[in-house]
Amino acid sequence: MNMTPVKDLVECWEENLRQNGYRVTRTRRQVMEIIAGSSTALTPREIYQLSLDQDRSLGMASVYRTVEMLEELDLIQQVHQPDGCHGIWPTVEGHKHYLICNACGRMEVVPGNEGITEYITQVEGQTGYGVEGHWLQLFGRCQSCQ
Amino acid sequence: MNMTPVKDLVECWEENLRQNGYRVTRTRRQVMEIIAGSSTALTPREIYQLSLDQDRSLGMASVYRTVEMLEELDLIQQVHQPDGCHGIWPTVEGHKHYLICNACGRMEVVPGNEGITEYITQVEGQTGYGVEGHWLQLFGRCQSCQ
DNA sequence: GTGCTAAATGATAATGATTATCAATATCAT
DNA sequence: ATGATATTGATAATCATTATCATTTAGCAC
Repeated sequence: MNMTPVKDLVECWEENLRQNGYRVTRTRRQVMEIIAGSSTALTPREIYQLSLDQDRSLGMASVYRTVEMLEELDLIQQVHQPDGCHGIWPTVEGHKHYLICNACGRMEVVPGNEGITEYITQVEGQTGYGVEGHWLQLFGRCQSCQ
Repeated sequence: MNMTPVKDLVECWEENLRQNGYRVTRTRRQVMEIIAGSSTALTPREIYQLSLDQDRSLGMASVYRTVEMLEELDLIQQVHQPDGCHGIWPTVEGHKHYLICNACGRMEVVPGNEGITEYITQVEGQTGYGVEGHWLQLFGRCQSCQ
């Protein structure tokens, strides 16, 4: 596993914060690193728990505040799962779908395809709805959990 | 709009309760009628609020308990939405997808299709995951909200 | 229908998650 | 380095959900 992507992502987020008038603080960096470095969608509580292993632990309120800010900047988003709602995950460019391992929670992002687009057009014709967006999430088992 | 489907659904649920050793009480009937009669996915709080308009209002705890029971019997399920998670909706036979109006919250159920199945097979090949299930939810505007 | 017994109810307390408050601290432009 | 101000963390307040328990009710036996 290459660590560079995590560092790049955090630096990109920091730049985004500065451009939007937010200060880049130690607390925010810590939250961003934990989110960017995770292979599963985390809850605020999990982010807090993970911070306990580090030099300085975070305040619960700061975790919520930072998550809220990152969400407003569209740098992260909430992913819904059958059990715990509200897992936090970095936003990806373009429209993507989530693939989640039922056993270990690992999450992958997979691109959409034509079949889905056709299906949506078909639904629009049948129902009279104008479809503006969609969620597709796949649940299963990753290679190491099979 | 024909009212019969709601009545039928509630009777079917009552039968299901009896067969599973649960008593059919006034409280449970009230909760079931509210859920079955709604065109939007409700939260426990909304079910409670709606009961205030009736002869006898429900206890909040009973709403939670009844919802939990209906979920265990697989008669209802939780539908996740971008804002409020955990809307409650009757379970439908077979695998279906949800179509939700962003404006009024009205929900429809639409059948799946081949395109989705093909897409999933393709993802399995690309990622090595074994896909066991999926969620597809479409968001847009119903005819009357356009 | 009457009475019995266990299940179910509703009021309320307890817990857990999220948000608001505020004095102390840290960031960043100067 | 200094100062103005955004941010932090501790804590209190709020809201959602779950547990407790005395009272009530459904369903069964008669």
